Amino acid sequence: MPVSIHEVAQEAGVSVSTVSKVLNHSPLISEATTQKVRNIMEQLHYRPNLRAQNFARQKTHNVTFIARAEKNAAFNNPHLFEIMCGVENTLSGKGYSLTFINLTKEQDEGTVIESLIVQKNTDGIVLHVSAVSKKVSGVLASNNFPHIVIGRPDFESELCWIDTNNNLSGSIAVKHLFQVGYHHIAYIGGGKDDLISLHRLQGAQKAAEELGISISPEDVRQGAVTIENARAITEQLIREDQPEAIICANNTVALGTFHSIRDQALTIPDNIAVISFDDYPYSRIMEPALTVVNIDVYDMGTQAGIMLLRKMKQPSLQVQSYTTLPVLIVRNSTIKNTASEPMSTPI
Amino acid sequence: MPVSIHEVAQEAGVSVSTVSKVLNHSPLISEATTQKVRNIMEQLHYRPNLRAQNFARQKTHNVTFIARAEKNAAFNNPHLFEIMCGVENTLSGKGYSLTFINLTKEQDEGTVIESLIVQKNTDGIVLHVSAVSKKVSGVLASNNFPHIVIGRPDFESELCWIDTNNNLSGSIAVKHLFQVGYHHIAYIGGGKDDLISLHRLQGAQKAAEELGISISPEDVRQGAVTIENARAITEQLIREDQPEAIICANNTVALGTFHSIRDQALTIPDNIAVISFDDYPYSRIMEPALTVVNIDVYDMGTQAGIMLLRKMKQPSLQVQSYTTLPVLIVRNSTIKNTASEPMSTPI
DNA sequence: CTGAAAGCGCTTACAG
DNA sequence: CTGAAAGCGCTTACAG
Repeated sequence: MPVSIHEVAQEAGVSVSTVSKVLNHSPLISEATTQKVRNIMEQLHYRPNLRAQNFARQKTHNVTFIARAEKNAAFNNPHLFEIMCGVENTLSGKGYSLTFINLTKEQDEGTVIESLIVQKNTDGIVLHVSAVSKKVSGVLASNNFPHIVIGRPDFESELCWIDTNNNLSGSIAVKHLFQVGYHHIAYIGGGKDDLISLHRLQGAQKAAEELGISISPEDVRQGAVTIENARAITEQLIREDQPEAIICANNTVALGTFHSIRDQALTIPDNIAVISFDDYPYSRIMEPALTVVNIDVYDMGTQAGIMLLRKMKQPSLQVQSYTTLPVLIVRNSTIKNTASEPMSTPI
Repeated sequence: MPVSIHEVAQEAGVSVSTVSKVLNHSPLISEATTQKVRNIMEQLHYRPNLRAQNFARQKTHNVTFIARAEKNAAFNNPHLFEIMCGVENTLSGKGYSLTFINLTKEQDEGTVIESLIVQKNTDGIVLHVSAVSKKVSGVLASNNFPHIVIGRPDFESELCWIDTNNNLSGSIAVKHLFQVGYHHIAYIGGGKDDLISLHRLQGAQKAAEELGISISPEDVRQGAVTIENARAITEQLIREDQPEAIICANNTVALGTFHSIRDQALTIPDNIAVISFDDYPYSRIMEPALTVVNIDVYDMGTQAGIMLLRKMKQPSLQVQSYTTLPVLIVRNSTIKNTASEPMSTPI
């Protein structure tokens, strides 16, 4: 039913290869025939079959985005999808389509990725760190296959990855608090194995030392994994040694901290300032609105896409780096009487 | 480099077509040759090239998910991605891959979709209602192309769509309030052109009438589009005619209503109960936790996938229906002294 | 500047 | 039960 290159050739009185060449803007074809063929194409509403083109050219013009996300991931981990949108944006701009694979519990990431590669189903892979394993790393390496991992894998490898610089975020938080006058700073972190929290803490400590206001060990409290947890930990912290400001490892912690401060009839930021990381829709509707050090994850996705395109051109390239810079969003939880509109300051 | 069907045939001493037949589990091939060929495949680590298979079979085994989502969509409209995960889950279970396209401002949905179809790039389309237009409807119809729209288009058409039943959700909200003893009920809705809010209101009104506690016109206030808006509208409502319970059209409205009730030193639910729609992560951390009528949007995606698979088999099928049922999640904003764990009751 | 031919890696009537 | 041949809709050396 659909018109193919053959009909066009026949109708135009030229060969199939000639039609193909005008399709590909070959400069070898004369202006006259080019025009003739184009007219026929128009007339016949011819549109090249993309799959056939790709097949003949031996590439897919497709990139696969792989993650392992549970049900409700869109609500609990919106970052993942914001990143994906960024990736999609840069890839579709370059003529690539993006396939989304969400691994199920039964699926082994290594097996899935190997199939993808060996069945020639995709030109490149964007891999969320939730879907990385040593086997994956091995498969990717032995096939020398273009890929980029979002997030830093927790083991040494030749994988290419990009991640946000949580260290830097921590230091930005401290610098902001210092600037607005808080010197006695505490840190409430996530679980012991929460690397993100740990890196933020390290950055915060380093910055504090440089500013001469080092964060004392008893002002670092870890293990806050739920709101209630964080509430209890904050309560204890305040009772034992009330700080001027608290850095919360993430929004969950911040919610618990807010509760606890309110429990004790203290006010934010008058008695204690609070700052956290990552901007969620509810960060700005908390009372007071929460100051955060945010990452533009969409931009991170964009960059991942760019890296991957580069790697597909030149597979030898290796990238392991922190890319997207954190941005401070100042709100009322660290500053009194600010306008309620968030004020964004690039660092 | 990668081994193809030819090498296998040669090595096994059979023809390419025979290899193809064992690949496709043809019952015509003798057990002996089948085994022989399988062994060689194993030995050579042969894996069929999926793109070539699909190309020869004249199908793509691919479905495209199209939406028009702005930056920060993952944060502001997580439903979209939760639905997509549902779609991905059912499709990948049936051997289909899912391509994600997020339209940019410059792209016309009609043009993009037409290209997709006419370039034979996909077997079916899942279309978020944000990417629907009359042109799209026309393109889909004239190509008789398998598709399913997520959300009800705002114009009559032959499009296949599924949507949540907001009417039913509204009625569930009222029935719950009635059951737990609230008879004087008010409704605070979104903007005048917010169809979702309108349908919820209609369902609520109908149920109220059936229960003999009809919602009076002065207890219906519309136009709450921001938190501050909703706060002001609630304040006016309470001042003029304090209800026992308020149904909020959505979570934004609910936040404003919470603020306003607190502003006036009233307590939820003791003075006024509040119920809303859709469960967000923060719904349960509000104080008190918010009772909502929720839709399992993941399940909705699952169903969309099933519908589409059916349509790809039988393109004449037409579906326009409400599928996924609302579920009431009772929390403390309508019930005093409940355990803090949400209690889910299927309707 | 143009075309015939081989090729991309499979499938599928058809003949035997 | 097996194989030769044509086909899916293009591209791409190669020859002229």
